[in-house]
Amino acid sequence: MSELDPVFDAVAAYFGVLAEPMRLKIMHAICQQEKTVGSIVGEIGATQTNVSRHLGVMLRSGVVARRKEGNQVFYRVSDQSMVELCRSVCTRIAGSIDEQKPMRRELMRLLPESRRRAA
Amino acid sequence: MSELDPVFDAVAAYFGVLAEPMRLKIMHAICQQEKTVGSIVGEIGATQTNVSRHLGVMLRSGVVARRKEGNQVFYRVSDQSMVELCRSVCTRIAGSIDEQKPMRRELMRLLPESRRRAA
DNA sequence: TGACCATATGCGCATGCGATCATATATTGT
DNA sequence: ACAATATATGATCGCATGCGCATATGGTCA
Repeated sequence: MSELDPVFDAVAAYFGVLAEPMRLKIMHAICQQEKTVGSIVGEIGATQTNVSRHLGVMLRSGVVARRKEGNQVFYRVSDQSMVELCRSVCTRIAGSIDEQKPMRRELMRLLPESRRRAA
Repeated sequence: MSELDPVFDAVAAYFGVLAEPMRLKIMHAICQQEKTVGSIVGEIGATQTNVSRHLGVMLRSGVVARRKEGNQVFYRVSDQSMVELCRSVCTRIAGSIDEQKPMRRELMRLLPESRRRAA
């Protein structure tokens, strides 16, 4: 209806990149320094296929950038504001978890059981 | 693996609330003043069922709050930091769209004061 | 060349989620 | 009591997406 719709779509897509635990893990792994796919895989304990797929999503949405060096590919965060966004939310939510505030429980309700990980 | 996993899950769920265009529309509709479900429906041109469902999601994740008054239910944003998040992202994303097409006045509601200008 | 490594991708499966219809529930007014 | 209005919810459909297996692609080295 509105001509604002493309904006909402774009913003939703932007948040959608951050709406996956695995992608947040990857962000966490490379937000300080660039790393190869293999080292990311080793660090977060996921399959190479899955990490590569998520990196592809993040690459196409402009969140990360690639650099090939011989056999390997280094990924780094290219959108620093994305990291700031994560940091502020992580800080707030991690604090909520420590205080066992209701917000965390409600948020967990939104996360399907199959995608939760043991505490 | 890590004890940070629950945090990533919670943060992903948090971003997931914002990762839907329809929910952003609703946020946009009520971020300044509380509104009834019916008026939200009329404003964004969606079905009553759909708006009610999304409001339910936002309610359970603590983003909005309800207030019943007679026959109707007023919803308002209860997590102001969520609005701030939207604004900061809208600033970046709408800004890039802005380079081609001037921003519309209605978008200002979700945009920070600093970016506002006459339509 | 061929063997070996690192990364990407086609395929299929399972699941999550948004949208819709019909209906339920709650409240108001006659 | 009944009808009308406002909101919520169960059932369902279709689509998108995360995941893993197997394999392709591209690079290095003997």
